[in-house]
Amino acid sequence: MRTSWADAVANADSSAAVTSASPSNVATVAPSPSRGGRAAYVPPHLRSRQQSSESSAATAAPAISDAPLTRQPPPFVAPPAGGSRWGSGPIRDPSRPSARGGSGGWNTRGGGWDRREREANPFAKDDDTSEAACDSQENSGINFDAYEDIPVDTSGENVPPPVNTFAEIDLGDALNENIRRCKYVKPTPVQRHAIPISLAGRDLMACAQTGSGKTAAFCFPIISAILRQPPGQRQRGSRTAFPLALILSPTRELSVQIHEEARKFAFQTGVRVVVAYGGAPINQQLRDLERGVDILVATPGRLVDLLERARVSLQHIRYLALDEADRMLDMGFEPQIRRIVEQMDMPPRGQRQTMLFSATFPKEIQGLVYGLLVEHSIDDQARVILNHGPQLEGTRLASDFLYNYIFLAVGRVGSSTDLIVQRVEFVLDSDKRSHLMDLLHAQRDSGAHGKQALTLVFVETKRGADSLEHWLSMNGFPATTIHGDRTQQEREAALRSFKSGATPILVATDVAARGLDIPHVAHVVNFDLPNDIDDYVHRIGRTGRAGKSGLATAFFNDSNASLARSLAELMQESNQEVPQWLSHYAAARSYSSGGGGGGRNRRSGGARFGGRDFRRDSSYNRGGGDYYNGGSGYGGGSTGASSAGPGVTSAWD
DNA sequence: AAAAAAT
Repeated sequence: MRTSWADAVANADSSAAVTSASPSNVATVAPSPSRGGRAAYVPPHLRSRQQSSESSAATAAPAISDAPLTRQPPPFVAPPAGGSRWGSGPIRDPSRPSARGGSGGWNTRGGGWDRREREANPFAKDDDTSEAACDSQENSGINFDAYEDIPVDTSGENVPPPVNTFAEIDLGDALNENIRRCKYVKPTPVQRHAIPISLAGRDLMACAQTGSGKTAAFCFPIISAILRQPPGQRQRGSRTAFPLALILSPTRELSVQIHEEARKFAFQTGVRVVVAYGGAPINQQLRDLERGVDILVATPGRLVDLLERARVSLQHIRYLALDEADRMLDMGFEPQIRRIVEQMDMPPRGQRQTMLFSATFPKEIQGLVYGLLVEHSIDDQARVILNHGPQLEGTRLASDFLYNYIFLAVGRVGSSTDLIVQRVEFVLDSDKRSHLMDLLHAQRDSGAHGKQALTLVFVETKRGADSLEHWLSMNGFPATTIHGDRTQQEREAALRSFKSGATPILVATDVAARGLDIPHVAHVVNFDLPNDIDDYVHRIGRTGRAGKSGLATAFFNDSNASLARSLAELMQESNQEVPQWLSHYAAARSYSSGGGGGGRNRRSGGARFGGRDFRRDSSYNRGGGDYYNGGSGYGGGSTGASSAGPGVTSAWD
């Protein structure tokens, strides 16, 4: 008790006016917000502060009314010449200490004595590694040919047209310079469409294939918009940070990665990006926040902690981005996300701009729930029904968070690219290890210089990851592992070691399935297949990135029978060779899991795909009785929705 | 049944 974080806060705060910080106080349950009156809601941790005349809450309010949030792009306000942070220059902006680099330990010292240090160059890391040339080539060498003829589906009111070049969009000089530094020559398809939509101030639900540049698609417009409409005066001495943008992601490593990218995009713009995630000492993160934050990248748990400590307030949030949005709104995360988005002090939808991004978007999460298609405009009415339906507890509606949004699908949602060669092999559990060994041997023999190409091996359990890693290491294959039972230091060290090639085999649970951009992964092995085809899509998407090719091998046996049908269909759609035995499995399964049959796996069959905006579904107008009508699999997702028909193949199919 | 996410 003595060493609880609450005590630590109390001890650390020299101010006499510190909020009472007993655990019971912070654990206060927020009153349930009424839908209309959210603006008046003051979270418990801010209430006592309002009495102080210099209170953060009190000074914060005018800043918002000075810069009313609008649905239109604000008038352009040029950033102060020469400089940043609205007048003071980048030199004064204390940088993050040069990051936890190769040392492997936490950088807890922080560098408080070095406050005038120049903003650390986020591009420096690229340049001082031997792989710099390689990386540069890679960035400039994005295989845009692979991006030709992609079916693109947009819907919603007044969809802004796509752009063909970055130059067409006025992102501002500083951002353009960073785009040049990143060696991005032209926007990827998702960027071409999403950036103008976002710059127009519209909410967005965007689906695009793995490795197609989603991070930049939501970061560029956020940074650009912040530059155009800088925040009002910052209160000095406040211990509460008021970020303007919040980017949430489902894993810590993904947050770290988004932060690293966002720092590059925001370099010397004066826009400050901070990351906060669990498993790491909170003190450095608190210091970073205290120095000021415009864009906060976070995992949900740590953010809730920071909100409870009143070290972060969401009152000034203008932009909210959920990366891997379907995952964020899935069962495990949804309550936390709802709490952050709906029950703290974030402006409600319509008063902020919200963007959801993912490579997969099950219709359930788009908003099709148990046959009821719910659009936000009729939402309140429908919600009454939903909330009173006994089986409808825990419904997840992405549209809860969106206002008059635009739906964007680049490529067929949830499909994989045929740049990835997918193989499925029937392997009994007892044979998996030796089979993996065979693959690794063959790979090593055929590889250049007898070196092991980077191979990412997915297993089902954390224990299984450890034991396979141990076995591989014992058998002469340098391997490491990443999973949720390892310390955060170990996790990050494992990722570094894998990226550098020191341990060219990484055994991972699903913690590494989504979003991680690891260059040069040649081979993804699904040692244990996931139960959910969407997870499969994300896993194999760790290879074949930026238009490059890759290989994915899956070990299939009886225990994966429930995946057979969706796997076979996915492979067929991606122009992969489907083994006959797999088709048999698929056929044998289809009577029980397909159509309107079992429904045990809510993602089975046609309901999985959000290849199109559910608002356009014809059943939307039929009152929602026949919701399994798309159950014939992929057909439901392609009924004239794409600019290319269902039979048309492309690199993005 | 498992994984992830706060301490």
